[in-house]
Amino acid sequence: MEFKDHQAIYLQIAERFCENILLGQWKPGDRIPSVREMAVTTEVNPNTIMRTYTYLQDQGIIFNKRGIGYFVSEEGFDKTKALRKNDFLKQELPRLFKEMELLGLSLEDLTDFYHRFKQDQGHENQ
Amino acid sequence: MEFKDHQAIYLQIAERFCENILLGQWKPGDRIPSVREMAVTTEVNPNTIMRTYTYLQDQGIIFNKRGIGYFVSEEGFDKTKALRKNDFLKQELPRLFKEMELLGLSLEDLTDFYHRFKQDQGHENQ
Amino acid sequence: MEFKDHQAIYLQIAERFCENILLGQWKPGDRIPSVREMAVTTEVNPNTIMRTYTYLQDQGIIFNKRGIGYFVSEEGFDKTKALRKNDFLKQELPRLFKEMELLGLSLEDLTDFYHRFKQDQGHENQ
Amino acid sequence: MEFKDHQAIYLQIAERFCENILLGQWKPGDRIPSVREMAVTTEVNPNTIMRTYTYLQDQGIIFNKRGIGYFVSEEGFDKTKALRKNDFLKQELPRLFKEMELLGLSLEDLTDFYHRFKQDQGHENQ
DNA sequence: GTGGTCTAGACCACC
DNA sequence: GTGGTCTAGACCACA
Repeated sequence: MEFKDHQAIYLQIAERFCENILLGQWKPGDRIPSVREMAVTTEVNPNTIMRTYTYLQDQGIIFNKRGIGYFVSEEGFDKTKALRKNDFLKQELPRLFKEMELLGLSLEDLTDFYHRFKQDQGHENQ
Repeated sequence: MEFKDHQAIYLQIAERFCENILLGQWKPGDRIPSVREMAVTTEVNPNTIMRTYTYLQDQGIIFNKRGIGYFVSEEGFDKTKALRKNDFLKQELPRLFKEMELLGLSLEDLTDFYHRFKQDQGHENQ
Repeated sequence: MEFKDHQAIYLQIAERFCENILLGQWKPGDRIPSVREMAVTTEVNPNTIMRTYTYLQDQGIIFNKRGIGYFVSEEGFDKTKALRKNDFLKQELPRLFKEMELLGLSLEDLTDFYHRFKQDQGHENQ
Repeated sequence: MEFKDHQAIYLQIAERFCENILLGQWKPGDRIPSVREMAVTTEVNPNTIMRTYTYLQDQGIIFNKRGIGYFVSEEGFDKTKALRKNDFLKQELPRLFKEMELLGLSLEDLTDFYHRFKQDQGHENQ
């Protein structure tokens, strides 16, 4: 697996994990891969995976059954969605709008980009 | 000056510097504050400022006249804009649109948020 | 380790490092000594070594695996050779030939010097 | 006038000055431009020119008549030539030959480059 | 006055 | 253990 330089690896893994939950690939109650499995598939040190899981557990997204493994919690989906939505609205959007101003981009430009993005996505799926 | 925790101070200073260029507060050819001056006004160690300036010089945004100081390069404005615009279009926007999809947000939602943002800005300036 | 006065230490270390790559002592993929190790063996402050490594990384000669260390990049050898060869052909040689003209030296003189140099090298290795 | 970054400006001026002597443009006994004149033509701070002249005077290449100006000394040509020849043989050539070895270049390559250089010079003068 | 380099020592996040 | 950042303070060459 490939990672960006500017963010901690364990957080990048957590982020992808959350995306999988939002996409419905892991549902509440599902058992998720063990630390060791995950470490192998991501080619990352088990300690780093452990940190990801601890982090997700602290957020109430997964929980641990001792000796058995980690599972997506009942509220896992909702919590993930709430957290990311909040971050999106309070952090990302304002930053983005400010950046648009600096670059002199308008709402029209933004909607343009959106349509193009959607178009490109369509082409990829063909 | 105040700084966030999770990003290196020297980079935060560089970023604000670029924003000042984009806002036209420093124009190509202008001499920028000396390392020591900048260190005083930002309440940061001169070494850290030095690092910012070296970083900006590597990017071709500023250049040095020996014994005199640092100056905004002729292409400083264009380079800054190009760099940030490229990052915006190739990195930030795709991330944004993907995140919207994950959260189930539509283009209408986005324009809504934009108008609200603009409104809030207006209130601040009153 | 001993250093000249008129060139920055971190650059002198970088240069020797490149020579070691050209001599095949460090190959692409090899892990190089950690910052602290290198600092001890060269009797130089770790910050200075850090600067060397950052410099080499900017040139694409080495790269970093986080938490593990620095490695010679795949193109490390080729890049080093290309950089130095280019500098040699475009900078050093023309300067040399111009200097020869100024001093009134001919190609025969140059080949003479070369053979003497080779001879001296031979003596040293006996 | 343009200057390289890695060498002090006053030394670069001194070097060009010496080249002018070797090329016979300034002969022993000639009066050379005043500090102020030189400062204007080179677009450099007078202090820097002063430093160049002091440096050349220390080497016995030029001398000062108080209130009149600077002159090329009688031994100016010979001293310049001797100094540069010595530097060439003891410093530059060995460095160059070592670099050739690192890059895997032979004497044949060197003579090749020499002939090409001469050819290029011919074309320029046409 | 300007930048540039280096040291010493500290603290931190991450693997 | 790894790198990375920051501070404090010093020294230097250069313009």
